[in-house]
Amino acid sequence: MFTTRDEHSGDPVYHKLRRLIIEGYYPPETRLVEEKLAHDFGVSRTPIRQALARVAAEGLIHTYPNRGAVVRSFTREDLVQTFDLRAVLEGYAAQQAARHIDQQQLERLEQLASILEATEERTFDTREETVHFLVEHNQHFHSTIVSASQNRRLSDMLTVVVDVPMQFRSFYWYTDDERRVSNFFHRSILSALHQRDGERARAMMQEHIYRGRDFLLQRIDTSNTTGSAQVSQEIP
Amino acid sequence: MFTTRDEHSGDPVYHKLRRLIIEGYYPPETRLVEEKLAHDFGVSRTPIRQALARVAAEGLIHTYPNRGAVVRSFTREDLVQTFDLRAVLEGYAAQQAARHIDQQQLERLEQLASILEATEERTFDTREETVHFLVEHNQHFHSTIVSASQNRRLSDMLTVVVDVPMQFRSFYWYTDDERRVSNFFHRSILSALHQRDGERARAMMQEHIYRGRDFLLQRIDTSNTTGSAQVSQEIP
DNA sequence: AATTATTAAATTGTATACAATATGTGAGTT
DNA sequence: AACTCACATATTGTATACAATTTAATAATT
Repeated sequence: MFTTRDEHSGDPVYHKLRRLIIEGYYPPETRLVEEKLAHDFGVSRTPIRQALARVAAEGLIHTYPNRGAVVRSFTREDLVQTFDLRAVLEGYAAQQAARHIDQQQLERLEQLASILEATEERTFDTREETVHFLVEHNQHFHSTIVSASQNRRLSDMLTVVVDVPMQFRSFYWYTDDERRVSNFFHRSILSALHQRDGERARAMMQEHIYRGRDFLLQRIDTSNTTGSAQVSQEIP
Repeated sequence: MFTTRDEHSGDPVYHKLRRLIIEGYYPPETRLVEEKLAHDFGVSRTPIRQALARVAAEGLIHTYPNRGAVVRSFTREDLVQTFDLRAVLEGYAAQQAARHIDQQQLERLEQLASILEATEERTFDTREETVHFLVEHNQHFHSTIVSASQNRRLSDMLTVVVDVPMQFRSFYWYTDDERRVSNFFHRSILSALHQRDGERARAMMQEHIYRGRDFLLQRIDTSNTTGSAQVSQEIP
């Protein structure tokens, strides 16, 4: 009895809405009118409201009683706080992973690190394709470590904290330098995990994320003179 | 435009359901049938479903597609993981609070610490009353520090992580010894915050929470011989 | 012309009816 | 007695209708 868990299957409307927000189809500050969404999705308002409640609980949108929902926008400070939180959580995940990770997971990490390194000399047709490829494999690398931490609640929290700034996907990875630094830390983390050195794994993971944060901020600052004003999701 | 935020006001059904689960009125493993809840709450199924979605997102219940929801139960391991996560997050909150806390908040903490200390020699009518009083003021102490960290997302996560094991409120604080240890750490944290020593505040907060965790586990282990089996919410 | 009051439109919140799915029961078969 | 299938029941998922609330548009007043 009760074999299928909720997290994975079910509610295609929720997943679609979530994806569209994260990918920037509904940009920050967009008002999400239920009937319009219902029309767009080809369903009635009922499942839409259900999905909105879940998305709101994740913090992707803000809801105001009797006044509807808007896609959340990020100030520079919001982004800093989110990344710092991610550093703390994922650092802890790496630390715990050092204790629990198994051989198969280590091998997968090796493989992913190699793939990402190989991409340094590889060129894709479009820049977007490159970003997509890198985000994909990078996420896989991180989620492997998180799942190796064997803390379910931690995993749930991280999916939220990691996915939210994905609205800024377009800002990720341009320079080869950034990729090299990123790959360097992947190897450092992997080495620490091999040695079962939790403290080192934590430190390297945190630094890795701080670097990512700073690259992103740097790019935002140079493309947006107002600094602390809200940030849009367009490519500079 | 858009003055009222969602987090505070709105959806009394959600808040009521949440409270009833946390306080143990609906014990773990209870099936939450929508129509029954609708009848109990005196509303239709529509707002009930809405509330269930939010509560599910917080992790208080599990939902199974087409099969409904059950109140989440905790294994011993679940509790350990939740407390460890809380230690990490709240430790970070204390660290950040050392940078941002203002005079007024420090005074409030002083006051709360004093109140809790004074309770060492005070006796209430019922044991339940005592627990309620202590939980209340202790939560206030912690939430003050969390809000002083000035990280909104962190606050949101902590309300989830802190509230969830509240199903075990009945297990909290019996011995005077535990209270003394708890008060000792409150003073240590406060001292670190006064000195703006983030690292020390973090360390003391983490240790404080680990002690709380161990007290709780000890009590569970002595009242439940099966150890890793699921834990009910009754008083031992 | 600016401000307030009134009314209309748009949108969310709730209740109800029905469809889809899962669970339970009992007859029939081996 | 154990198993399978059909049917009845219970419960969730969705659509629709209407009530409540907010937002806007318009008229009235100073």
